[in-house]
Amino acid sequence: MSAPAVPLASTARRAAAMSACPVHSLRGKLRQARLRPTRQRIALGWLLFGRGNRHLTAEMLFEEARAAKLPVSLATVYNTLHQFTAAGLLREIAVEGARAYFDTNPTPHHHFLVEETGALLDISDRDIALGPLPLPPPGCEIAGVDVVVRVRRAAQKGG
Amino acid sequence: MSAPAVPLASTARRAAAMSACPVHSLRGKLRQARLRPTRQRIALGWLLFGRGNRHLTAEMLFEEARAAKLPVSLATVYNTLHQFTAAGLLREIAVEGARAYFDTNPTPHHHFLVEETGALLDISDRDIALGPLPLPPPGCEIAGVDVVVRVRRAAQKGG
DNA sequence: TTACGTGCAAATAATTTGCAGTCCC
DNA sequence: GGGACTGCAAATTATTTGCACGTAA
Repeated sequence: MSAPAVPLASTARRAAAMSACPVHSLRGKLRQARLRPTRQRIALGWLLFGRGNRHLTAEMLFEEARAAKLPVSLATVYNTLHQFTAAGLLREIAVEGARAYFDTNPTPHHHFLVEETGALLDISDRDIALGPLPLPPPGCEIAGVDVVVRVRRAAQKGG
Repeated sequence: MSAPAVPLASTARRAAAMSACPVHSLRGKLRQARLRPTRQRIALGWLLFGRGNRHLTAEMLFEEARAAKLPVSLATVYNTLHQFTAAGLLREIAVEGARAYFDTNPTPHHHFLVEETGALLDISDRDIALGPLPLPPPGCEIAGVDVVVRVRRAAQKGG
């Protein structure tokens, strides 16, 4: 219950305010995903979606939250990441090593993996072209394609 | 060309016998890889390479060894898999989940991942065509490309 | 108010490591 | 014989779970 000063225009005015406020648009995003916009989800969502596309592990996000003095536990970070992923707000990416990365860009695209650092970089969907996909095994349908291009620091010539 | 029946040719004859013996050819393979052909490596190599191309986790291989009454510890299985991988005899594949798969086919090729079972299936290198690879990030060179086509049991129509 | 979320710590799962004894060359 | 290899169990790392309490609707 809110008590706007101008009853008739309040809805429109509030909508305008909301679209300008990242926290409010985040609330809408969570609503759409049928996730209750709790304090922790908003805090983590802010970190995740507030700074462009990112690739984070649970631990990285936990550290950011800690640095930002946001009181969330590591377990909640894991839970929230998986809830967001199930809701389509994030994409989970498995690369070498035991760590799972979460990508704030859930649309289909692929990645560079820098072997030395473990960093992930987006490859725009337009920058890689798959030919026709092979026939899936009998009784199966294709659910998705993940391409990871492993790169390493080039041996600089002339050095 | 090796079928002399004269005593002098005993070395050649033994070589012929060796090439027919999987254990001996395995020893050669290990030699080439600069790995001492110990009992455990030969036992695990036999399981790995004796039955065509396979995709195994450390635990699967450990179970096979146990079933075959081959005395190896799980730690040795892990060590051996990584040594074989470093030597180029195996390829390590990271898919969703925390488990690492090891592929007895180290040549470049890609995989289907059956989501329900976690099984991996080879895609022949010829059955998938990548377009031109994107430009790697500055200062990096491309080390390899992994493609995982996720498939799931198709919803059977008409049923 | 009430069910859904959260925090904590313990549980689980996969993998690695340290070190004493074993085995290949 | 010497150094590489192995086995065991404990350590690490990544992640999940159970349960009492807090909070949004």
